[in-house]
Amino acid sequence: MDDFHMLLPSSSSRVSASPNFTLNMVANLQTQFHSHNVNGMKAADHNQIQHSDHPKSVYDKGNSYNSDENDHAKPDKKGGKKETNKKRRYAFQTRSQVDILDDGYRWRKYGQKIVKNSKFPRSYYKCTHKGCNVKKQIQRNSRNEEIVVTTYEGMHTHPTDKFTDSFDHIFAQMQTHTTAL
DNA sequence: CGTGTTTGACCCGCGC
DNA sequence: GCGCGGGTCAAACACG
Repeated sequence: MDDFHMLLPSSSSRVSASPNFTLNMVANLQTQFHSHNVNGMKAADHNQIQHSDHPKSVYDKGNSYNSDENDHAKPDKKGGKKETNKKRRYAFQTRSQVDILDDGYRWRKYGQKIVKNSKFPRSYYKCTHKGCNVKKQIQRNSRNEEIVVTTYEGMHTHPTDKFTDSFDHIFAQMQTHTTAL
């Protein structure tokens, strides 16, 4: 799997206190991870951190999720309008009371499904910005109702219409936290 | 009236 | 091939 999971430090994941800040962090994390080159992290526990085996980063290409990097592009047949290519996804586990977290972007919900090993439904969101095909899934962990798993797919090609936080000190805190896990 | 949500149907990959 | 599970579509609906 190309996902990695991360348990945010509880001090910064009190999204009830500052929801904008926490998810802005998530929004910036992809580029931050690329620039910091934290490919050496090993998944000590599958509940905590997982990351791709492919060290090369394809998520800095900027545009909508390309998939021809190391996945052969499926020839699009006329029946399927959506490409079913494998894309990089980034899952974050946050401790929150609410599912809907404002990360500064505008999301339109386009689906909700009951997944098999969870008693909570999974919600599917798309970024409403024109030409931005970023999606995210929000699912609450059934074993821990406090844990909300947010899975991002793709990268935003546009800035947030809201304020941009300074992210580095939180990221540094998060790095130490995750490498310690 | 524009924008976002709800929700059942549809699609598709995968395992049997 | 078929059924299941998961992802998406889209029409209806809600709300400012």
